[in-house]
Amino acid sequence: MPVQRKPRADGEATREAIVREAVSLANRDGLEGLSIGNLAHALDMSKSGVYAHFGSKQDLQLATVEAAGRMFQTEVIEPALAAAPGLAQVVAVCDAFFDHLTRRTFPGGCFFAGAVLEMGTRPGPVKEEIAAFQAGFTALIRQFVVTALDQHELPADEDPNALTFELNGILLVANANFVLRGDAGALDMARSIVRRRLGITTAEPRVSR
Amino acid sequence: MPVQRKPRADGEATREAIVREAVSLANRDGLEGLSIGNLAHALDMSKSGVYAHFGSKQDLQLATVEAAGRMFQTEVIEPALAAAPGLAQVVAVCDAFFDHLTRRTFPGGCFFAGAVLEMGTRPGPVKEEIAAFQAGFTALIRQFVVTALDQHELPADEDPNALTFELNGILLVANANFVLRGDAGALDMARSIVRRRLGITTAEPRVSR
DNA sequence: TGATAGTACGACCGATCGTGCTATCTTGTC
DNA sequence: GACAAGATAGCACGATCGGTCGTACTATCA
Repeated sequence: MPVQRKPRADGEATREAIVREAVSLANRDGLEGLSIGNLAHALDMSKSGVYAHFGSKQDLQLATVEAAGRMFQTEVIEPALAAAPGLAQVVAVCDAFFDHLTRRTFPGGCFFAGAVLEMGTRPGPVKEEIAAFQAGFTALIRQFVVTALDQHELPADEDPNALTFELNGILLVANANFVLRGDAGALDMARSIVRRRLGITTAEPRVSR
Repeated sequence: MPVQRKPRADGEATREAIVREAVSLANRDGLEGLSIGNLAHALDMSKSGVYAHFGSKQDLQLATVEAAGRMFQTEVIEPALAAAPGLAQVVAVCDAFFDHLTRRTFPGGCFFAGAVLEMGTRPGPVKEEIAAFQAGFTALIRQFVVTALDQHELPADEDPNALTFELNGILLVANANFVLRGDAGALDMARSIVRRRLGITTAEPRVSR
């Protein structure tokens, strides 16, 4: 039984760089369109050098989805968690989503919005990982909504599942419009719709950054 | 000046068959993932036999998008146009969209929802055609909304652009959930949300087919 | 200081990609 | 029925695909 050895520090750094680039490429070309050759070229590495870090293309895809999830976590979820629990947090998570679109961390729009549609018809561990992340994000929004309900910041007869569904839809349509037309106005409209839907009256929607 | 000759009947028939299959394949694999080889194999034809009908892959993609648009027209738009103008038509277009998902004409979910995210970062005539179709569909919904407003079936202060945006979002999130989980319950929820959003009180959402 | 295992490389595999060219049928027109 | 044009197949091309070698180099640990 051979003992496990720690991966080397330089190797981990390269792997990190590879995965970061992979997220960007997969965001533009899709997880299937992501190719080892392109990835290697973008990193000035050899194909086999890249490939050595992952046993298969599927492993690369899994690592890419995982990395995209971590990026989404820091870009969207953590800012939202920093907000005050309740209705403010529901608004915060939507705004954080719109902000991360504006910031163009993912040049092809929300990574998971694209990945869901691409991998929806391709059963396997990659699809499962995407589905799990999507379910987690939906559950998070729902939890924010429930807290807002508990604090009586929303009508008592509001269905948290339905409201979560609607908010998710606003995020998706804002993403689609922004990707297709690069129109930040779609994000402004989405922001104001979120507020109106939640019963928040604002003179003008706050534009962050 | 050579006289124009009618294209042969069998040629047009095969081209039609090719394009129909191309829509199905592109719906699963994306417009970039669509390959001449796969297409030829699915049709029991040679690659060159397929390719002869289109001067390039981009031409094939354009023909595919166009065909998908015609299918969407008959599957969603025409049923909606058959409804009575006004609020009923707004509901009808949403229901027609959900119905065409249930019918699984597009096995990978709404063709254009996927195509928008895939081609959003790929400027060119294919993206333009997709954007044009999407804009047309949005304009159609908006027109239905405006008519409903004219007929005082919606609050007078309702913003047609915002409502169209919201409805589009509900269609998109229903599509995404249905593609990812094959869950028809998402469509039921979407139907009831549409009705509640439009101020329609129903004991139970009608399930067509 | 060696021994070892983690990196990374270049060469190469069979398969498939999009795209031509040519030959051979098939069809429509005179 | 001849003939031109359309339709399809066969074949080949350069490029790229995911993946596998063998082989250096080097960071780490005993």
